[in-house]
Amino acid sequence: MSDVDIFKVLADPTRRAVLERLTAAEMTATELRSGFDISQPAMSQHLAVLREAGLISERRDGRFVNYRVEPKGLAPLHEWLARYRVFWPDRIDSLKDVLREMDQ
Amino acid sequence: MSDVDIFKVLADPTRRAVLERLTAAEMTATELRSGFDISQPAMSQHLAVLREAGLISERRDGRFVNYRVEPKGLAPLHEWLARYRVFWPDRIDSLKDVLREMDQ
DNA sequence: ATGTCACATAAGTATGTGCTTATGTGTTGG
DNA sequence: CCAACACATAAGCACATACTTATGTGACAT
Repeated sequence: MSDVDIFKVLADPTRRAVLERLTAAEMTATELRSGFDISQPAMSQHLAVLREAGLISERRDGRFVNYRVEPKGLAPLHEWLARYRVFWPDRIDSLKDVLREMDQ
Repeated sequence: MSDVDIFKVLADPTRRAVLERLTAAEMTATELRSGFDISQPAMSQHLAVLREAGLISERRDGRFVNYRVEPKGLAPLHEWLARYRVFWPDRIDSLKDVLREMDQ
């Protein structure tokens, strides 16, 4: 809810990879850590940044915390991009394809 | 053309502001500098980063260099976002509005 | 030709960012 | 209870990044 810079949040490749993994399934921090070669505190810090940006949300389950993607957090990025899509005739068709897909 | 990280390029607010000003009109580095409270080399460095990311292009005119937005450079960002738009039913309508606008 | 202009590049510096180790907090199982 | 566990927070460090001043390069005007 604060004025975090979503571009800076997404500028980190690890955080983008975390988001991508979370699209597949809800996960705990420990589960996320596997395959990342990163310490537990580092992951915890990344998750905090993503949460403060509204990109993920957490659901406590005992001593576990399950994280999931919060796609609405990407709205600012979407709105920013929309301003430039006006100058972007080449890609309208592929955009339409996306919408057609979603309509089904 | 190299593998620059477009998120890191756009993570800088000054560079995003430069892009925004360039959507209004083609401009020289000096023209861009007005209103930015930034040194000439700083602006030059930002423009170099934007150019290397394919987000702007330049057209030499004597000792002036006119810069313009290269919206195609935003394609990687668009493609990245598209992956998450699937999880994003709320905003389809506004997206359709954008397309309807562009069709006219 | 030469000084000025528009811009690029070099080099140094300050601050930001992401990592680490160490420790804190709350939860669970034996 | 208390030891192990899952995660958060603190503090310090290494490196990246954005800035500065200084200087270089090429074009124009006189």
